[in-house]
Amino acid sequence: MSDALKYTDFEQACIAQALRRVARKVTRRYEAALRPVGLTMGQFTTLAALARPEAVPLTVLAEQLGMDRTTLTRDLAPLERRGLVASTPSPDDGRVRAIALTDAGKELLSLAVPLWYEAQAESARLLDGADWAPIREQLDRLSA
Amino acid sequence: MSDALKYTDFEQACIAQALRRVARKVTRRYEAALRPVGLTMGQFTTLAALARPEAVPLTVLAEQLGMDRTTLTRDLAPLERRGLVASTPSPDDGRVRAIALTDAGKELLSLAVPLWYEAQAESARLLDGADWAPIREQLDRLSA
DNA sequence: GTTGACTAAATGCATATGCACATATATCTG
DNA sequence: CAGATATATGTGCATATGCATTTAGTCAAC
Repeated sequence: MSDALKYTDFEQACIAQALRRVARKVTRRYEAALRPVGLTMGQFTTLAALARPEAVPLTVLAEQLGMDRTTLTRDLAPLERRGLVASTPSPDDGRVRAIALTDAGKELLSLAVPLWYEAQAESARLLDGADWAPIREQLDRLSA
Repeated sequence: MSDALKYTDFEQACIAQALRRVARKVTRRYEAALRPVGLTMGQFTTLAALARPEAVPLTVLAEQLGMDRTTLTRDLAPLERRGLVASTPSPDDGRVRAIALTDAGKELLSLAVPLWYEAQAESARLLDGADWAPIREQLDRLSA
C-alpha cells in the first residue's frame, strides 16, 4: 500500500469529508435542541426561510436553501402533513407552486427559535472566541 | 413579523445551516468527479478509511468517520453488494464485525483517488489562496 | 454453571438527498 | 393558431442519516 493515499493524509486533506462530518455532528446537536418541537434541522431552516410576507415559489426557495428542487419537494411533504406550510398554485403561472407558512407554522417557528438559539449559542461557545463570520465567508467560496 | 427572526439574519447567523448547505454543494462537486467509478462521497470516504492492512470493527470505523454506527451498517450494504468490501466476524469476539477492502475495492479506490483529487484541487482553487488547515481546525471544534 | 450487566450489531421507522426522467404549463416563431 | 422550445414541478430509483428498539454474544459475580 506504499503508493496509496494513506487515510490519515486523506482524512486531514479532504475538504468534502471534513465538511460532511462536521455538518452531521452539528446537525445532531441542533436537532437535539429542536426535539421539543419535533423539527429536523432541514425543516426548521425551511420554516425560517418562509418567514416573510409573500408566498415563495418552490424553485426560488430551493435555490435560497441551496438544495435540489426535487429534494425540497419531498422535504415539504411532512411540513404540509403537519399543517405548518401550505402551497397554492400561482395565479400568474399555473406551473408555479407558491409556498407559505400557515398560522400554525408561524406559531411553531416562534417556539422553535429559542430552542435553535440554545444550539447556536453552544456552537458559538465551542468556537472559543473565533468569529463565525470570516469562517463562513471562506466556506461560502466553496459553494460556487 | 416584527419580533420574528428575519431570514436574512438567520441565514447569516446559523452555523448549522451554513455547514449543511456548503456540505451539500461540495458533495455534489465531488460526486460529479467520482461519477466514472460510480461512488458516492460517503462510499469513497469509507473505502479510503479502510485502506489499511488490518480489518476494522464496524464501531471503530463509524467512530473514525464521525457517523452513527447504524448509518454505517447500511452504507456498507451497497459496497458489499459490489464486492468492494467484505466483513468477517472477529475470531476474538463473535459480536464484532470486522470490515476490510477486497482486492476489487483496492483496485477501484486506486482508480477513484485521481478523480477525487480533481474535485479536491478545484475546491482548493475556490478557496483562492486561503489555507484549508486553519479553517478545518476551527470547524473541528464544532464537532465536540 | 446460571444469572445479570454490558457491549456490538441489526432492524423498524421517518426523513433527507439528488440524478434521470416524465408531465404540465407557458411562451415564442412562423 | 400550430408546432417547437423553454420552464416549473413531480416521480422512480438508489443511497444517506440517525433515534429507538431488538437481538446476540461476552464477561463478571455468585
